Amino acid sequence: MNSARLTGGFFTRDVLEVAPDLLGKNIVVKKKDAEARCRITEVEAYRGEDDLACHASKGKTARNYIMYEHGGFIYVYFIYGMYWMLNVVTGPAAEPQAVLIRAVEGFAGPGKLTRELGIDRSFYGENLEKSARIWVEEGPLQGSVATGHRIGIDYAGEYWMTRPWRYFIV
DNA sequence: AGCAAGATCGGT
DNA sequence: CCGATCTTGCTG
Repeated sequence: MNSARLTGGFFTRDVLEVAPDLLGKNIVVKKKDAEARCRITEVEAYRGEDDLACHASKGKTARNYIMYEHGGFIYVYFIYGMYWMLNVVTGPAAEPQAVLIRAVEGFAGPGKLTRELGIDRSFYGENLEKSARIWVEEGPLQGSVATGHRIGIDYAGEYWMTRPWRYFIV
């Protein structure tokens, strides 16, 4: 039925491979009777406990434990008192990595796209390979991939702040 | 129990 | 540039 749905093998690779590969793919969210299907246009990679910008930099907590699972799960968290951030867990188990979805076609901004798609806490831990309400579908990459530094993580220090781990379509 | 900070956004 | 708004994790 959903032959184009991406499966586990896509997500269990290193986050620095998965993040750019997600560009052009479609995030699908089922709402009531309709399906919202949006092309991913901008993402950021967060990679392991060494990465001071990654939520796992201080070890496993009640908030981030899903990042320690193998790739393919959804990690959502609430920030600034009003926005939900949508992330895709990547890599093998016990290596905390995730891709933040920063923009999709039509909705630029990680807080705005979750509001539009209706993503909230209830999506925490959803399995993209099996979930009936959220998954990722194959899609062509139109344009080329550009990189840049990650946004809003100045607290992580010069080195991590300047990793070119934001990827977007131009 | 209290507090400071935050992977944002929209209005000055 | 600044405030909104509240969960989380750390400190005591």
